[in-house]
Amino acid sequence: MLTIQEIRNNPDELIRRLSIKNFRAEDLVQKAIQSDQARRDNQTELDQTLNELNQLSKDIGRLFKEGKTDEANQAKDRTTFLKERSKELNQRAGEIEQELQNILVEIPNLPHDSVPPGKSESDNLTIRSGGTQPTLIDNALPHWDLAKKYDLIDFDLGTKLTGAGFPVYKGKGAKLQRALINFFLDEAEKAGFLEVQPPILVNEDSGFGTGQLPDKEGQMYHVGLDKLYLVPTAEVPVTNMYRDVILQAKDFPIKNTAYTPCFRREAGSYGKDVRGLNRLHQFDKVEIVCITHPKESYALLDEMVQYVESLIQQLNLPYRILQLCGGDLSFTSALTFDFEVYSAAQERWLEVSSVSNFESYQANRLKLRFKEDGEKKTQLAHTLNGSALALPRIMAALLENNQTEHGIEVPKALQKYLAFDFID
RNA sequence: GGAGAAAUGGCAGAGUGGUCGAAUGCGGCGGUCUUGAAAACCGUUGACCUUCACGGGUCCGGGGGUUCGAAUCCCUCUUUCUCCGCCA
Repeated sequence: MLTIQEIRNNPDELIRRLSIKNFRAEDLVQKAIQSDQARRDNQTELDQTLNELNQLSKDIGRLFKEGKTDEANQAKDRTTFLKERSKELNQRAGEIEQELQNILVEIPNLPHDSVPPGKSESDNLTIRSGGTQPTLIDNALPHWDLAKKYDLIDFDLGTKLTGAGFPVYKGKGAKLQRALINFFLDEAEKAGFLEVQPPILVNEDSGFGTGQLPDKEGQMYHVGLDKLYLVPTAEVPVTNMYRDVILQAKDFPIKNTAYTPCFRREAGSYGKDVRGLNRLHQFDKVEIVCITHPKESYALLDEMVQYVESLIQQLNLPYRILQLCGGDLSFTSALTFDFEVYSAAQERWLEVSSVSNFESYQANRLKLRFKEDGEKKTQLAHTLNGSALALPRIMAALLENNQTEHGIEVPKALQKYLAFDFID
């Protein structure tokens, strides 16, 4: 969330920038400022009351010691009143703070200056593209048919075990998954990311820290008995490692990578969007998560974009990189680049990665701060993350684009992870 | 799952009702000394809210209570450790 200082400092500019996201912030901003003023007035009075109370308590102790019982008892009467008052003020403080918090979490992050206006994904800017779209054989098959033909993925079996969107990978299909995970992790390590293996169930605090809670609760699987959530992305546990942490500027940049299965309820999805591997409830993903100095975060975003691009290039897939327009930008992001690969048999682009700079928006919720070397004051860090990469759609494109009359060719980059270079 | 013990600053560890935001040691930072370093010595060293500032307030695992006053007493939750049970 935004800090109240950001809102207070220049509300008109803030409202203007949020309009790029097609968000009308006037009312919320006004409410936030009012609420903040009330909070501070209340706090001032509370502090004064407590100050008098503390002073009085010390005096009482001293008076009793000196044997001045009457004076002490007199002072006690005053404390009764002050205690009552401080209790009221304290309760009010809690209420106002909650109220302010509720307002702040409803205000999205400010878009970066470069973000183009726009309503939907059709207004996204194509930054660049690469790779070549393959010329497919006659009677080329979509990946779900290929998966069946070569017995790589059994969607029906997954439905039997769990439900739709939980496929069973078999034989070379399973091995291909494993190869992709290893490939992505090894590449990340080469690029300077530290590999971590986080839990894939998280508590409420973590869900709140990265913003899945409270608003997107319905998108996560919930283990009610233990109040835990299955992670929708490794971003959640990995970013939350730094919740309530104060870093040193010299530690930057922090670059982590993690492989986890991801679980998403995907309520409301339907049709061709969910066919085959296009949208699953459980899928594998390698995520990259970075934390850095506000001055460095956009350079790091570029580095992350280049890194993700290099992965797709090595897999030899046709791709394009989009800069999201204001209307398509997520609630928490300041700037996002989406990566899409071309799935040749489906003849459609599939999103395989989304790389974002959240600036200090997440960090404020997380209380993720840092200190400049030698400085006392803490500041909010910048957080960034991206998929590198999500497996299912990569798999879909690989299967479709590399199909031949006799089977499916395995891209060179993956061959060292596999005992085969051809699927037939 | 059963029984017991514990949770204090970056770490270790005192503190059992007022003088405690908290002894002491280590670590960190600054200085003296030194050609330089080490040692020694001196000083300094948590976070948050509020204020232009002075200052004020909050925080001793979380929450609640007793009291004029709580790190200290009570309740509760969480976590950790030890023993037993179970177990990849």
